[in-house]
Amino acid sequence: MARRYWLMKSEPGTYSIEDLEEDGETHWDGVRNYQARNLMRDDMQVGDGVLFYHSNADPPGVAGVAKVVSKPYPDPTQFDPKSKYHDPKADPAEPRWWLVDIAFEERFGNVVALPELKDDTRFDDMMVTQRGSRLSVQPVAKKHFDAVVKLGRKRR
DNA sequence: GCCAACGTTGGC
DNA sequence: GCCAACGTTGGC
Repeated sequence: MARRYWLMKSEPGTYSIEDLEEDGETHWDGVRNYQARNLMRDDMQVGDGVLFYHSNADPPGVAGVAKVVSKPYPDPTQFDPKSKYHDPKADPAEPRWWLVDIAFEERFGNVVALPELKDDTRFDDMMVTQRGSRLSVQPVAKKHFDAVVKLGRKRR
């Protein structure tokens, strides 16, 4: 199976690319959206590329690159009453929420800002540039992944 | 199964 | 802080 590419959103105030750089890797817990869950659970594989996106940031945009380093497994926070991600309806026999681990790969010298992506016609058909695109885990085409990485590495 | 009410996301 | 877009919940 060929390598796939993803974009994963995080608010830098909660967890930033700097945090990931420091930690080396992290559990992508707390996803509570079924579409995002399905993508992680059903379609992610070890080695996949991840654009790490800062949402609710100034400016919002892709801050760096990570990669998937685990198979999907049940998000333990759903069963933890003390967690803010606790889901009282989650059943350990049939977990509702899944996650993967991701590892730091690189931090861009400059964030590839959302307005830049919107201004560049190459990204017209990228999910994150669409109006009202709230999904926190999105599939990304290889051409978009490669072009964003190129922009992120470019010195400006 | 419809849909109004409500909650959340996230750009601006 | 506003609010449009969207997802979820729950009454019926």
